[in-house]
Amino acid sequence: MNKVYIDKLSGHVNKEVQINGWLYNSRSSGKIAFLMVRDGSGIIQGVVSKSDVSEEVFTSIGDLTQESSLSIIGKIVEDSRSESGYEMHVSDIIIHQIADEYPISLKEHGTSFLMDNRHLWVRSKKQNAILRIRHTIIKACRDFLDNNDFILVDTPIFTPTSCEGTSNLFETDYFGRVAYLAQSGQLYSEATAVSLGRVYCFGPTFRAEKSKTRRHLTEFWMVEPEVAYADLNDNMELAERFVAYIVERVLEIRKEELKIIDRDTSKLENVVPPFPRISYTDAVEKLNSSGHKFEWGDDFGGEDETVLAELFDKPVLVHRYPAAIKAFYMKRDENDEKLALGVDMLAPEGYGEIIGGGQREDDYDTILKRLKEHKLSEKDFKWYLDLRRYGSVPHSGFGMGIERAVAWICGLKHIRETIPFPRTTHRLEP
RNA sequence: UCCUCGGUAGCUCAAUUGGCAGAGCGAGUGGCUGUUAACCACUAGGUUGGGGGUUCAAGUCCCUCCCGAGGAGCCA
Repeated sequence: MNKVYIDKLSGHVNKEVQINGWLYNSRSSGKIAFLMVRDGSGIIQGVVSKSDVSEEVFTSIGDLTQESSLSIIGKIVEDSRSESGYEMHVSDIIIHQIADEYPISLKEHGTSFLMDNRHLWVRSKKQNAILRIRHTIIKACRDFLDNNDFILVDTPIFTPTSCEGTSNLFETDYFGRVAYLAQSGQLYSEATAVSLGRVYCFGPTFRAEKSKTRRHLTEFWMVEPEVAYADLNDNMELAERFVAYIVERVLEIRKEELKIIDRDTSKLENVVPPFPRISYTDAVEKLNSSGHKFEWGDDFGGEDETVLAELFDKPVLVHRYPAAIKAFYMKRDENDEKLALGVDMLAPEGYGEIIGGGQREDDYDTILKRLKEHKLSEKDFKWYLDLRRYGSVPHSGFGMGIERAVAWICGLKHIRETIPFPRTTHRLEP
């Protein structure tokens, strides 16, 4: 028997095939039964008429529970009465396992309950669609960078020191020494960028901050390109081409999935370069003149970011932040030493910062001074300082949080639905 | 860590001033040949998050602990 996936059914109309899947829902009316079967690629309605199957098979339908694993065999036909336009006239059913009473019904559930059952929740239509879009976003990140001659260089997860010396990191015992789970691969990418010119790392990142908001996870994935001989402007140009490409790919490949999750795509279609660019100082002015009080020198909070982003209809690049609120490795603006050549990209619709990056300090004496100002150990950063001793060049890069990008592109209220098994302050299971 | 809100059947929720613990869905049984979260009838299902207190009487009021959600700070 020809085994097919549901998303490939159009090539099998009027043919006898086998579909392997799970029972999504069923309805029966005495002498006819409708089995909604999902196989991961889609959902098909199997129509079982009592007169078309053996009595044994028809009786067995009564035993089927939601999420029971089964194969249905029969002829694929076009029928407008089926939601997908296709249905199967079932001639035989193979039952693999009768599922226990399934906790997730097709009715409403609370998030807490769904999160406790995340291992099952991923089977549902919307979660399935989100995971497909996430896949496409990740693939688009890789495709864009690969097609632009970036080399993927993985960076370590165990690190001896914190990258920026600011965030709380997860500590772990490393054969009697303390090691930290990486909060960024950037410092290492700065080393490999000098080897390979254009590089990126793509991996999990860990932050031990007890953040309790819809934008935070303790474990998340980040893609971080780093380019030698690139200044802040090159960096901003790269960031906007990168994000525009990702959105374009999702709109192209995941139309169906965006429909399933009710995403208004008109706002995504707008995401085409060039993106607006605005300095931190101008942004502060705009906030104040729009009636939102903000003091120069403070970092933007979630609310400030939302107000700012709402002034534009596409992602906005905010650059040249006060150096005092940025990491030690940021290069200062030669026109104003108070400013750092950093850039953040704020997504529209209140999704906040999806990209953070900038030009790195490349002068040995200056970065040594910054290390001391931030009370970081020169010894710990010896290898990093070496990069400024042997062939130092202007270089820049940024990091994009995958889950924040997924939340924005999918229009999700909460970041926890963007990753298969979210890790938050209060959740380590499942 | 701080602020706010919440925890009642497997799930989603109701329960008037402190006065008999309820519904829908799911589950079980029966019915129905075109259903679209199918429908109709019946049945089972409860230590109201834990502990303590006030009261003739507590899901409801008080204390305390636990768990969760939203927000702040921090950040992608």
